Amino acid sequence: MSHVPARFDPEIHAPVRLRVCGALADVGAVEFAVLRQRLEVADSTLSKHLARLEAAGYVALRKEAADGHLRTWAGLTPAGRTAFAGHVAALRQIAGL
Amino acid sequence: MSHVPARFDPEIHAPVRLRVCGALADVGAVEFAVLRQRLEVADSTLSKHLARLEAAGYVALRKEAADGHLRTWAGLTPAGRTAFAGHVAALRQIAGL
DNA sequence: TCGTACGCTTTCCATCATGGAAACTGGAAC
DNA sequence: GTTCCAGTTTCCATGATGGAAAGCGTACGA
Repeated sequence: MSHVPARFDPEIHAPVRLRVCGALADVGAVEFAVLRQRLEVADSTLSKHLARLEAAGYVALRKEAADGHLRTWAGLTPAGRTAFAGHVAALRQIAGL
Repeated sequence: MSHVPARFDPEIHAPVRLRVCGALADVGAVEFAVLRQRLEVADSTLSKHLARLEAAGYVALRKEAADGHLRTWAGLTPAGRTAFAGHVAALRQIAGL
């Protein structure tokens, strides 16, 4: 966690998206299905939130062929990492940490 | 910040309410007007969010006579402090802090 | 080549959240 | 009574949310 200016980001703050970012923060990428199980949301819900993070430029989705089928991997983009770090910094300010 | 089990609380998570709790966390109480200026929201907005936190049992509102008029002071209840601490703990888990 | 399965996407829908403007209310001062 | 003050409540328009169900492209299997 390097130094990033605190910047509250509503696009990240929504519970599901916050958890998505949190889950992606310390790894390169995670499979759609794995993420879905962790967050315990419906396919459609995760798909929509990922699409939104992708539209914001925070998440990169990549389809990779795996045993015959396409699996979707999601990972934070550099911008996504910065935004998430900034948002966490903002949360810290708010919480007084 | 003592040890409180992490517990994500949607009632606290909303940006305005999160900031209200953050602002009240380290003090006994804050005047309505002061809070409103800090958060930069309309009277109605703050009033509604405070009412909601009060309904949740997290905030206590107290009207105090001051130079002829009633001023409203808002402060966290013990339950509110616990809930806020729990929510912050949950955020920490999510952010991986 | 047709049928089926898989892995998401998109649509549909009902519910709730949000925030400001404007109207309203209760108590105090004149 | 009237006015002022400090919030409160109503109104309203916009958008978020999430799951079910239907849709879609790709990959086999017969």
